[in-house]
Amino acid sequence: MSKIQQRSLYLDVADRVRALIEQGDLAPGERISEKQLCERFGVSRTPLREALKVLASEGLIELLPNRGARVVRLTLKMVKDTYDLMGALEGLSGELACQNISDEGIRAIRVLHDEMLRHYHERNLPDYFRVNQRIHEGILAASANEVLQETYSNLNQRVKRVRYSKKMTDDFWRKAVQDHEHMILALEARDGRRLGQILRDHLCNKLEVASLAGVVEDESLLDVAHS
Amino acid sequence: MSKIQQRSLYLDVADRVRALIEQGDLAPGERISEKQLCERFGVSRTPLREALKVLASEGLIELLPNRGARVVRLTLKMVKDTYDLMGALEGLSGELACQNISDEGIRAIRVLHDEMLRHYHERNLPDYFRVNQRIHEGILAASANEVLQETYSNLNQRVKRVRYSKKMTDDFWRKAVQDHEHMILALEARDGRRLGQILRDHLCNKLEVASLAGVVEDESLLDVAHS
DNA sequence: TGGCTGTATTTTGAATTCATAATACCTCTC
DNA sequence: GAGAGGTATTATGAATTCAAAATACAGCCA
Repeated sequence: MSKIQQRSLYLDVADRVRALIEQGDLAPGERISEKQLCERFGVSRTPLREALKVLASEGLIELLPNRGARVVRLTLKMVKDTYDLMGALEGLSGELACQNISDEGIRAIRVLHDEMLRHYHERNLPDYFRVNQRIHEGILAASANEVLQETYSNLNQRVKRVRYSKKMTDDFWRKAVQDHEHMILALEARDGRRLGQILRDHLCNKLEVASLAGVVEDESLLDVAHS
Repeated sequence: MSKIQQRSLYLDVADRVRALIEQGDLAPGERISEKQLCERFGVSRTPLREALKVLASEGLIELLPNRGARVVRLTLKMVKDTYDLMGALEGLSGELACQNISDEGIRAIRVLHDEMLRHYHERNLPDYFRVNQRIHEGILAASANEVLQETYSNLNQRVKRVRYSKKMTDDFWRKAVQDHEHMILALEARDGRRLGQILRDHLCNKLEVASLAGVVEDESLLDVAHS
């Protein structure tokens, strides 16, 4: 028995373009040729163009009337602004999680937390990042607010390609872990206000922004952008 | 000399459909016929369908594969979740506004605040609402965070058609004004943390949700929704 | 009469075609 | 040889066409 419900073509195309952007196969500022992508995906221009419209409304690309599309170049300010926003959303997710999460849910987060600590003590950065991310995702899921999750996911998508720059000073790392210690305690106490506060201020965001100074070239994107 | 740069057709169509939804000309749950809208707008299906894709990604309509589109029916939970989110965003806007707003900006908000107070004392609800909204917009603008503004605007668009239900008990109203008194003081003191906290908890949100019990029919939308 | 099956119609999904704006290139002039 | 102007080419915007799925409807049978 095969799958009955077929996803629309434009959704698949949108996913594939998103992946290309995320992986850097389509560089920031790069002009997107419709024909080229059509041939690459083996679809006609109609679904491709529909996909581009969606991606534009998601903020991943920008459409220039009569001149096609190009991948959005992230400015440092855009990334900073987006992180501020994501911080606020994480804060909310913490508050809501404390209201809605089950006791088992808390225990599951605690398990992840302890695992993360082990990776920290072993100075295993990749695994630390991975588990760290799962903790934040877990809290987000526990918020039981789908609009929040969807919004967060969209914002995250926008900055994914510059995230996880892997630079982490000992000092920052120590403070991040300390934040997490306070977080798990607040969660276990179901102190939403406190967890929210911690998450909003969680220096991951600020840290990442700081470390981006080298990754994103501030306003240098304007050299291509004067449309 | 006429306008040179012409907006894309699909953008105009999207705006017009948004307006139809907001005004209630397209009812929640109502099936959207492509042909009908094409004739109404005098465009072909291509730009209309592109517009529908965008509106779907904005959360205003939903696309059912091979069965067209329909206006999203808001559940009470969706509205509640959205308001929670908007509260968090307003909180952030307050924090940022305190960092970025100019002294003139603060004075401008103070003027609006005093005007709002007058409307309150005269029990002029429509003008109160109007000025109230301008205050919140002013703070949002002062945040100088475009991603935030854009995100807020999208969420607001989703719930616009059920907002401003005009029901306001004296008690709620008094508390709302009281919140605003604290807000303007926090702003003038540039106390971002406090202003953020007030805005997050500002009972407008909770109030509106409460008053919605009659406007949005809780889960009754499911009668159409089992796709 | 009520329900089911098969056909006709309508509607959506996607490709193609046509029109127009932008770009590239070539020539002509200075 | 450099730059301006004009034509050819290419790419995009939008309409149309074709294909496939869903819906409506009619006839059939119990």
